[in-house]
Amino acid sequence: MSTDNFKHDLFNHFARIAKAMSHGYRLELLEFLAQGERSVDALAQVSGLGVANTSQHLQQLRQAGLVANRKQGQKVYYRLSGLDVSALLASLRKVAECHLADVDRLVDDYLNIKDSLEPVPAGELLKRASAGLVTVLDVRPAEEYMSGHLPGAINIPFAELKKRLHEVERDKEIVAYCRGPHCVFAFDAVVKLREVGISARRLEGGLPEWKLEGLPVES
Amino acid sequence: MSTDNFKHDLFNHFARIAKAMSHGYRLELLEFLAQGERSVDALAQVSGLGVANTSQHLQQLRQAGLVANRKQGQKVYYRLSGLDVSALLASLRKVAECHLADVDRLVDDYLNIKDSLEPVPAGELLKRASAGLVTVLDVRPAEEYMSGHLPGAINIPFAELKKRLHEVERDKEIVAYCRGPHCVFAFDAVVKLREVGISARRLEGGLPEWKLEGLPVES
DNA sequence: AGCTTATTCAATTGATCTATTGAATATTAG
DNA sequence: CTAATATTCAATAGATCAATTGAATAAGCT
Repeated sequence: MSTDNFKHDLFNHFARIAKAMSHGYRLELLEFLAQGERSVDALAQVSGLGVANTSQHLQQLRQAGLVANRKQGQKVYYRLSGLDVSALLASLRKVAECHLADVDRLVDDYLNIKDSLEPVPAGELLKRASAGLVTVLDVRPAEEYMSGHLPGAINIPFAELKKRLHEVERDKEIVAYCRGPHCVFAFDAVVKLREVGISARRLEGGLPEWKLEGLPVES
Repeated sequence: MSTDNFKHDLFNHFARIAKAMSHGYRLELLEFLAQGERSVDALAQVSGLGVANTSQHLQQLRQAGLVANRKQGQKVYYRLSGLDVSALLASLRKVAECHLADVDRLVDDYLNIKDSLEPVPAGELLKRASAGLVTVLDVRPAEEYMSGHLPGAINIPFAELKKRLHEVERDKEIVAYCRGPHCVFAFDAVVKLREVGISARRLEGGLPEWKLEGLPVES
């Protein structure tokens, strides 16, 4: 039947997208790209695999329509092809959290402090930050900060936090954020700040989620 | 580094879910399950593959946490494990529509009448239906209707529409719906109704999308 | 208990996917 | 023009996945 063929084709196309996401490494690339544009070799470095391999994975993502690229000079920059891809990733994460007991356990084991670090919802942060009540702290690597960050956020990469503690105002509350809900930088930063007596919380989600809500981004 | 291992594990878990969805057949099963609970052999029949094969695919979906099952008597009934799974499917569809040109073409080729059949948004339908202004028509198979349908909807499976045309009121507008945005029953029903001079439109999306918006369902 | 139905398990074969390697292409710098 | 850098292409071997088949389990029926 022609209707059946149509359905079949359609589902195969959907499956192609899911297949592109069905590999841990490619998901890692996607999350990284959710931060902003990246060159192939930046992606290869950050994920620790060979360049050729990275390139091939990126091409699979591109064929599935999840990422797009542009060539500038000798470099090729990849990016997510739209906010809906971020939304899809978020959906996937949500399902994982709700229905894969293993993921819960993994996250809880690693971040057993989770519950004690009440996250600040995006909307609340926006209000309090524009009223000057909090310091917004971006703990991602400097390069990621450069390519886009929350309005008014200061950047101290997590690795440098210890020696640059003096840069933060001790009497304002600090709200830290990093890449996303499973990025551990923000958690660890909050723990570290509290250890030295600074009041700190973390942003619920991270930059991609912030963008998803349509909130403003500075660069 | 322990953080890297954590991330790696996490992404592998996410990938497991995507992998479960990376097969046209399994996606078809999922969409079918989005309508409600189904037994293994109902699923096997509707998708046209062997029972053993179906069972194995269902188990993959279950291991990924996308579906759950319960045994009643000698039958095993599978269902989606939550609304978030519907949301994930919707996300996937959306990405496909936005970024896979092939899908657009496929849908447009098949449903070249698409634009001329203005869909009715869910919210609007709810208002107009409760005011008694429209007849809501469910064109899915009777068994799917039985397991849940829009409030006040009448059921005439598409296959029987031709001979049961007399059952619909000719002077009220009809809004038809079926399984989802890519299910062709509603399109075809609207075309058929218009051919005989009955004013008809289709619901935007289908039953799963209706549920997703938290709107009421009758059974 | 024996028979039927519904589902799952186990094993096989062919197909597809992944990482690696080394070569090929394209762009910039000298 | 030549060398260097960034990316892609092509080919390979090992791993994983899918459809089929027939047997095994489990619940209800007579």
